Amino acid sequence: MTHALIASLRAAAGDMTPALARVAETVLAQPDATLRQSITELAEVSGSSEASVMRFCRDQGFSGFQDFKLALAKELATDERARDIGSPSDDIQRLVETAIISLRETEQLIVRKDVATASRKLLDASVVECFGIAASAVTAQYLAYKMTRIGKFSRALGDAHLAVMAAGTAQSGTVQVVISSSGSTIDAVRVADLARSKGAFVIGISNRSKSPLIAACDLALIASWPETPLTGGAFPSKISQLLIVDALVAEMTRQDPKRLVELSRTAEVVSDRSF
Amino acid sequence: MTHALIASLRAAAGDMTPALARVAETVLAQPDATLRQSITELAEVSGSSEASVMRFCRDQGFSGFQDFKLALAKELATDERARDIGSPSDDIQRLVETAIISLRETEQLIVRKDVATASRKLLDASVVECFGIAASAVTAQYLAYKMTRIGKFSRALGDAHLAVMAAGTAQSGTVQVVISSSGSTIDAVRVADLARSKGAFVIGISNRSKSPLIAACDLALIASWPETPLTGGAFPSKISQLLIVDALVAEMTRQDPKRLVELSRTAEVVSDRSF
DNA sequence: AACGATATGAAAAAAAACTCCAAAACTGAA
DNA sequence: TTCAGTTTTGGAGTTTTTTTTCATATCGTT
Repeated sequence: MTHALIASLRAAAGDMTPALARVAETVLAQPDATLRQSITELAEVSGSSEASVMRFCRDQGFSGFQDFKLALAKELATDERARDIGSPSDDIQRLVETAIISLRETEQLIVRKDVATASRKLLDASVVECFGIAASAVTAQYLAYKMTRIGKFSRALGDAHLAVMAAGTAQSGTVQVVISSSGSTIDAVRVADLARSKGAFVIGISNRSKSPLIAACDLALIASWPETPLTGGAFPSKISQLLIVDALVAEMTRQDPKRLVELSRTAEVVSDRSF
Repeated sequence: MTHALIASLRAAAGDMTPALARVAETVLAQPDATLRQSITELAEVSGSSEASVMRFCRDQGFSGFQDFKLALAKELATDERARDIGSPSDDIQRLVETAIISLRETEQLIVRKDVATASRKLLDASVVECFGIAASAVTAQYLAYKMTRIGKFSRALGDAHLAVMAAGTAQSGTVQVVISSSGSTIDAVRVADLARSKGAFVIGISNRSKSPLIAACDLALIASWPETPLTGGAFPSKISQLLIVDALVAEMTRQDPKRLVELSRTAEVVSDRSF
């Protein structure tokens, strides 16, 4: 919560403008070196300008470069333990270790207040639609399933056309959850825009904080963007999304404890389908 | 080590010259306030001069005021950290920690040889069917998606009746993957039995090693069964299943590296669906 | 009191941080 | 394609902060 600087930086880096992205990469590559640099030096090393570094700091929510460096110093001071662990001897171990880092980062990225707000909206919704395509369809399905388990009807839409149609009929009581790892999937943004224009409350779940999807949402929940972006990062980013889903569901049962009763009731209903 | 700076400062404060001692006292009284002050402000507040503050920093072994502030920030951060650890962790933190344990356990449970065998079978299969119901449907869908990504066609069946029908038409080249967390779901076992009787190779994924499903399979892959069985355990056991799926897919690309080419090709195909 | 050594702060100099603005790059529409 | 409007960007200037310099004050010793 307090020490989410590096993680949120990585989540934001992807959708920054070129100059800002260069600054972000430079900082991420050598965070400790940044501490010893002046704004002029960092501008030079990253191939941008002082003004861009300044903008970078502001965008991250700091009052200026000084403020940013102070926060970074704090982060690095506590971060020393996270660096040692991990002797990745085989593929699966490596997968597990990156997944763990990603989960921890996501835990820090999750804004508790936003989870509470989102949960409230979901509980109060007359209709809940979950949309995700490709890999994100899995997350959407998981959310819909979990909500059904606590007696809150919702459906997952894995088809872009269906989702667009559904979004088109959204009303003010509708909550539309849109999931996209990159946050740049055209269909996802379209669904978000459309649902919002119809008066629905739109919750975005993504691994990128600065993305078209997030810009189009009423509320955004960000999962960690793992260091290894290609194949190796798919699993960590996926389970980080699922963590957010579970956080939402946990919060919903906390806000409305009688949902736990629903949970055991749904368990009863399916018990005759087991040995 | 933890309080190196503050401690040595307090120790040194006694026999400093008056002006420097005032600076030291001011810093010790409000270390966190110092972080937000400029050298001029600190000089003013401590009733000394900028030059004295400068000398103070140098005497402590720092190159200047900035350097001192950075070190102080780190020190205070570790303090905050220590306080955080003592405080009761919230729901999300607890979720993450149990998930981590579960992932590590699953990594231990995964029999590498079985993963290799299963991957071989999947690669050689003429048809791959993935079946999972309720929460396990998510895992099935994830597996089907990932296999499609590496150019190996497979489909997920989330409907028990459809799955039974599909299993009934299985042949010797068919690989049937059946997922059930408890391993006791009637429909899952039925699908496994039926597919096997038709000559299919049946791979079971479950969180229970001694279960009807596992007994009915040719090969079993076991994910960890977390201690907390109710709500708290659902998330860990789910992502442990996904870990197994990713382990399978990683092994498949290892055995058949040209699959990686397929991966980037599928990425290209969908790239025009992004901004 | 005179001397030398140390301590101190005012002010100048240097550096760093921050702001502003016009040029460049990019966007989408005609 | 051109063109208008927007966004992005870095240069140049301004302000603030840090650092150095140096003259003066202070103190202990003889």
